[in-house]
Amino acid sequence: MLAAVFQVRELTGGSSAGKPALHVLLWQRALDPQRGRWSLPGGRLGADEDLTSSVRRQLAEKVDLRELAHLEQLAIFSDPKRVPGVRTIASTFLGLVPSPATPELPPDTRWHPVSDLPPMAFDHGTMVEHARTRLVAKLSYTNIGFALAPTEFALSALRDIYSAALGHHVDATNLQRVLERRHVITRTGTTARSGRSGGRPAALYRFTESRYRVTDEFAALRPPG
Amino acid sequence: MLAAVFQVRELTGGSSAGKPALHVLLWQRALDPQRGRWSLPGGRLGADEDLTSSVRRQLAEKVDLRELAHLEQLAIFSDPKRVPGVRTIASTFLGLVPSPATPELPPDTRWHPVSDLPPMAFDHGTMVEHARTRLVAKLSYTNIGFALAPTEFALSALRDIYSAALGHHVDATNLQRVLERRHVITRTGTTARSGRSGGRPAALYRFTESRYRVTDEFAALRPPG
DNA sequence: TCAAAAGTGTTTCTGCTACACCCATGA
DNA sequence: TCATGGGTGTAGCAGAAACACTTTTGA
Repeated sequence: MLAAVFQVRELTGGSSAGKPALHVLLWQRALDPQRGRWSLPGGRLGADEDLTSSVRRQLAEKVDLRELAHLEQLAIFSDPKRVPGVRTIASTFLGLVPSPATPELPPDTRWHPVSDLPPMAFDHGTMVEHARTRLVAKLSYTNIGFALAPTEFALSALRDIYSAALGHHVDATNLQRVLERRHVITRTGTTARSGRSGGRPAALYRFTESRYRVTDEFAALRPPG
Repeated sequence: MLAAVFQVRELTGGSSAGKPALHVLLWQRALDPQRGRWSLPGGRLGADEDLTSSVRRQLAEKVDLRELAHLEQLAIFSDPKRVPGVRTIASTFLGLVPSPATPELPPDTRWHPVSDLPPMAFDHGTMVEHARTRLVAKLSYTNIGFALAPTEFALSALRDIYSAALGHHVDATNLQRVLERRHVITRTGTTARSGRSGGRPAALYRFTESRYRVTDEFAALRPPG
C-alpha cells in the first residue's frame, strides 16, 4: 500500500513571493535497491483492518501525519516485474492535507512540488501522475476542495489553491459563481483584514460540507483558451 | 478477483419485442456459504501474471468467455468481515462484451438484467452497482461504446445500446452529432436493408478506433429533463 | 399514397469563460 | 486621491437537448 499525499503550499526555498504550488509527500530510501531515490510512503496491510484504515495508520506511524482530510483508493499496480525480488502488488491511494496544516515530518521525508519531482523509485513517478490526474478530475465535479483549503478563506486564496492543484489559471470571479451555484461554499458573513498595501477587504467563505460528495456529475472547470 | 461483465442483449423470456437491456454475467453458488445465491465470476491471482491477464484467464477458463472487448480495474473491497471465514480481499473489474457475440456458457452461469438482479452473494450486489456507475460515466467522456457495439451498426441500434447502458432515453439524432463531432464514429458508406415494415435504409457506422481512449474530458450525455 | 424509419435543420437552454466596470480600504 | 485588491454585471461561446420537417424505403 502506497499513498500519494498532496498539499498546496508555498514553494520552498526562501522567496515566498511565488504562488503556492501542489506538493507531494515523499520519503528518501536509505537502503538498496534504489538507495537515495524517493518513494511514496506506505506499508503492509494488517490482518484486521481494511485498506483505508491501514493507510491512515501507516501515515500516522511512519511520517507522523494525522491531518488527512480525504483518502481514497486509486489503481492497483500488479506487474510481476514492477519491483525486483519477491513479487509485490501495490495498491495506491490519494490523500489530501488542508493547506495551513504543516505537520512535523521525520528527517527523511519531505514535500516536493509535483511539477519538479526528484528521481523516483520504481514506478512511483507514474503513481504520482495517476493521483494528480484523479485529483484534477474530482475538483471539477465534487466538493473535494474542502480537503485542500483552510476552514475559512478568501476567494482569492481558494483561487490559488484550485489553480495550484489544477495546474492552470483560474478566475476567482467565476470560481465563486460555480461553487456558489452548487452550494459547495457559503459566505461566513465575516471579512478578512485588507493587506498592508490596502485594497477592499475580502469576504470569507467556508465549504458548506466537509464530507466528500459528488456535487455535479457533469461539471467542468476548463483550462483557459 | 471478481469481474462484473456486462453485455447489452435482448431481455430473455420469449417476447423479444422489448428493447435490449444491460445484462451482467453471474454464476450460481453450488455450495455453502450462501448456496443458491449469485456471484460474480472470478478467481485467484497466479504467481506470474498481472491482475488483468489473470482476470482474462479466469473468465476464459471458468465461464468460457473470450470475447472481452474491454477490461479495467475498479475498487478493492477490503472489509475484514466482508466474507465469513478466512480474511479475503476482493479486487473488482469491469468487463464488456460486444453485443452480437453470444458465448456458450456453462449451465450454472447466466446473463441477468442489471435492473432486476437475483439474490446476490456477499457484497457482490454493491460491486455490480459500482461497475454500472463507472460504465455510465465513461460512456460520456470516452469511446468505450466500441466494447458494447457490433463492428458495424445503424445509429438506431447504437442508440438502443447507449440507452440500455445509460439507463435513460437517448436521442439518436443527438447521439450521432455528439459522436461524430468527437470523431468517435465514422460512416462506412454502406447502408442497411430497411426492415419488413418499410422505412428508409439506415447508414452504417463503425467506431473509428477500437482501443479505449478518453475522447473529451469534459463531455456529458445527460439524462432527459 | 400511406406508414414507417432515417436523417437534417433549427431553436433553445445552460454552464462556463472573459472582461469591463464599480466598490472598499490603507497610505 | 490614488493605488490595490475584491466584487458585480454582462456579453459571448459551445455542447447538448428538443423537436419540427424532409427523405427514402416497403406495402
